[in-house]
Amino acid sequence: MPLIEPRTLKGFRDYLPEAQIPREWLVDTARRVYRSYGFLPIDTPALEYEEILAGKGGEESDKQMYRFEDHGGRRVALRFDLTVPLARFVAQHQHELGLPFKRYHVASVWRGENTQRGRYREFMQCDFDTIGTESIASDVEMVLVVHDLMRAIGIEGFTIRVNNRKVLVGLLEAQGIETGVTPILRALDKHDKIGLEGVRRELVQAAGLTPDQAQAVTSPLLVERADEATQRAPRAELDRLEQSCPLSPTGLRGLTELRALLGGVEAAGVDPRRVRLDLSIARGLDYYTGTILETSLDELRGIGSVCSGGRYDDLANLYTKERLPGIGASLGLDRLLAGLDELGRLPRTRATAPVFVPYFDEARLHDYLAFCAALRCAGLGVELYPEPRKLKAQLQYADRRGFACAIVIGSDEWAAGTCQVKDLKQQESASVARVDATGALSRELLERLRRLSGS
RNA sequence: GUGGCUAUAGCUCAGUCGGUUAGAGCACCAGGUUGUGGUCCUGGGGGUCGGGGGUUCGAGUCCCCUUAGCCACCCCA
Repeated sequence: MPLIEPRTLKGFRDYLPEAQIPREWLVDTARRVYRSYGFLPIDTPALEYEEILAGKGGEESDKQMYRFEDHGGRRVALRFDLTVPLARFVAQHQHELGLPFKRYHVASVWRGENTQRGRYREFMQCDFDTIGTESIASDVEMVLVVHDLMRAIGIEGFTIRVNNRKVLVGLLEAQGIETGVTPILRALDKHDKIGLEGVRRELVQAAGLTPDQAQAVTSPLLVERADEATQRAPRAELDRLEQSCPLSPTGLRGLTELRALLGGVEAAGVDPRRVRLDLSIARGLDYYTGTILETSLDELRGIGSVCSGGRYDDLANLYTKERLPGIGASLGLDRLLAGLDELGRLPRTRATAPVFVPYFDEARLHDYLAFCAALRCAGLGVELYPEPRKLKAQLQYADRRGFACAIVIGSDEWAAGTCQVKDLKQQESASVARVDATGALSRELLERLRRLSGS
């Protein structure tokens, strides 16, 4: 019989323990931070009616969306982000949820685009959003969550860049530009990559602006970057922007919102140097209307944004007549993992339990099982080797898996009521009492194990 | 979706001008006397040389197609 070649689809990946352990750690961390702000967990189906998803994230999303016909002849599609399904979800369950509604959602999404380092066709997003309020407090909170999240992951060198779509729109309106906004925003978004001249060139060539318009639209990029050392930096930039760039009333409203946002973030105690105003970030998704945010790792600017989001006035207007404003951001889990890996910041361990117990004395299986169960009752993670192989091989296994310690109990130890606790990292070994006078695990043993396993 | 580079053992790679039964290191398994782990020694399993077609007496090696990976563009997390 011919064997079937084991393989995975382009852009889809298996996760071996070495990769999945840090992945789960990252997800756990994100969840903990989201919950600390009161966000509630939800889940939605991977597959939706095509009409729910199509046309919601702009043309590009449509092209990348996995779409097909199911067995019942229905047009269906795999979700390409978590925000559009959220809009449907809120429109459908609004009255059960109550507003404002804060949710987080950790799940896979699918995009049929070309693969690259840190970019796949199936990847995980960790979103949080607040629906049903336009208060600037929610905008501030979004920045705070991202800030706390990055620190919880153990990253200190990161920059959250904020902007406001209204400012961009206001700039364009002041130049009499009302349509064809998207290509203009895209060009601005490339400022980091292609520089000021590159942006102007693209504005003229790709977006069809006159050179004068291109000059005016990019003028905010010329506003002198505030000195990083002065704490009031971004707000001074806003003042200069207001004085030097022509803005429509919408643009002025955007400036007011940005001031309120930065003021709130500062009041919450965030180091102002971590939050920078950047008038060039635009975000590709069409639905953003106010605050927008991107987060980059200072040591790895090249991988782009690892966490981004913004405010949308009314994402759910396609599904309900109620007006449902929202704001939220998304952590790009796989991209961030690729970045952390490159920085060597991922834990290397392959073990999930710290304590290893060799199955040494073949006749004592029940005693090993009872001993391990008692350790687990005491709150310790324990793996018992499943076969009574040579001790050498079992210890080698424990060593390679990265266990913190091993507890060797052979016939001598069983008879004496002791055990040998081995510190696998330091290559040290000590014989300690296994049980006390009452037959319970000895305090000495538990204390030693807790110290070795770092819990 | 467009363009460039690549594909040999589980992993990283050698393999000369096209020439005999395709190699190394690491990893894995088994030993180096009965109960002790990152070193060392010995042995073992594992490859239709990504897949298909072509040129040739002969293809891992040359040509075409295809699939996958990497890089850039596009876009984005």
